[in-house]
Amino acid sequence: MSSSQIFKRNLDSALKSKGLKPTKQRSSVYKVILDKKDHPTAEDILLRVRKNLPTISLATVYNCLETLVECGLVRQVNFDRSPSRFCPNLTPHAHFKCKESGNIFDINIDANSIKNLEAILPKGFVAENFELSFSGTFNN
Amino acid sequence: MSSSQIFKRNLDSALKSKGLKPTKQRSSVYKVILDKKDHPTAEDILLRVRKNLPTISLATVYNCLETLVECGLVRQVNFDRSPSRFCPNLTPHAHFKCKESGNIFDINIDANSIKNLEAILPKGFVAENFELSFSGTFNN
DNA sequence: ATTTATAATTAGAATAATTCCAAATTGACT
DNA sequence: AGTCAATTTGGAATTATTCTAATTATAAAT
Repeated sequence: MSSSQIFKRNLDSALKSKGLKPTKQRSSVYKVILDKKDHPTAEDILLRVRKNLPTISLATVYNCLETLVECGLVRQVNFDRSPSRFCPNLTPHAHFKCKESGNIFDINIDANSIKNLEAILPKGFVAENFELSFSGTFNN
Repeated sequence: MSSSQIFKRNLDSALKSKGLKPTKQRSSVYKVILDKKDHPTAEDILLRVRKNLPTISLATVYNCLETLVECGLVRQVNFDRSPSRFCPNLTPHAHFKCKESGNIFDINIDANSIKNLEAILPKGFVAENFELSFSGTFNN
């Protein structure tokens, strides 16, 4: 089975389990996010998807992204108030934004560090999610 | 010397060191942020400042906030893409947003945990800032 | 104290990202 | 094939924020 079939199965079963329908828009949006793991904005995604689906609208891209996030297939990443970016890396990780290049990097967090992180919460706080983002410079 | 004199001195000297002028708008905005440490939005701050300065404009609140952030007197806190919030707590700390109440809490991070945090960055990454935010529920 | 120069404030317009809306289309199930 | 609900669509609306150009305030120099 080709890798494109595998991703489509994952998507379709995730959608089905939430009572949502598979559409070509949803699979195209998902595909471009998987194809180039570079944290694109909705606008970036629109341009890439339009290569295959020239009439897709921006509203649909937003709708599809919302669905994919709800299904847990992609993560939404926010840096300050700049446009949201989307990321297919589902493992817990941090982000680093380079002030010089504007690039965003995934930073792996080992299991122990995740424990440490959650341990800073005082009694009574139950976290469902966390976001850790650095900004600075990356060289080489 | 009263505490309001102390805060005004801090503000004025921070402004002066950047070649900026002390104004009643800047000191009112700073004062309301110090008075109630609850992470208000620009809009919240506008309403509070208008009690003393009824004609201040929203644009000025934004200008003042930008200045205060530049001077390192307040921190800007972003949760996803909701309106920015402002915080007088300058010590490194994380934030926790309760999904039920909407409240935002400061979470202290001890020196050791900060070290651990920064240690997750691979070689070549030099962080100037980090933001760590949790969301979940807080009870009691 | 006035003048001067520069910085800050103001109201309202503009922008940017995102969401909403109502009509048209599509997909799933009989 | 026909029905019903979900999805897509283009455009309008919304929200937070920034910009603009005119007015006002502050600091420094006379």
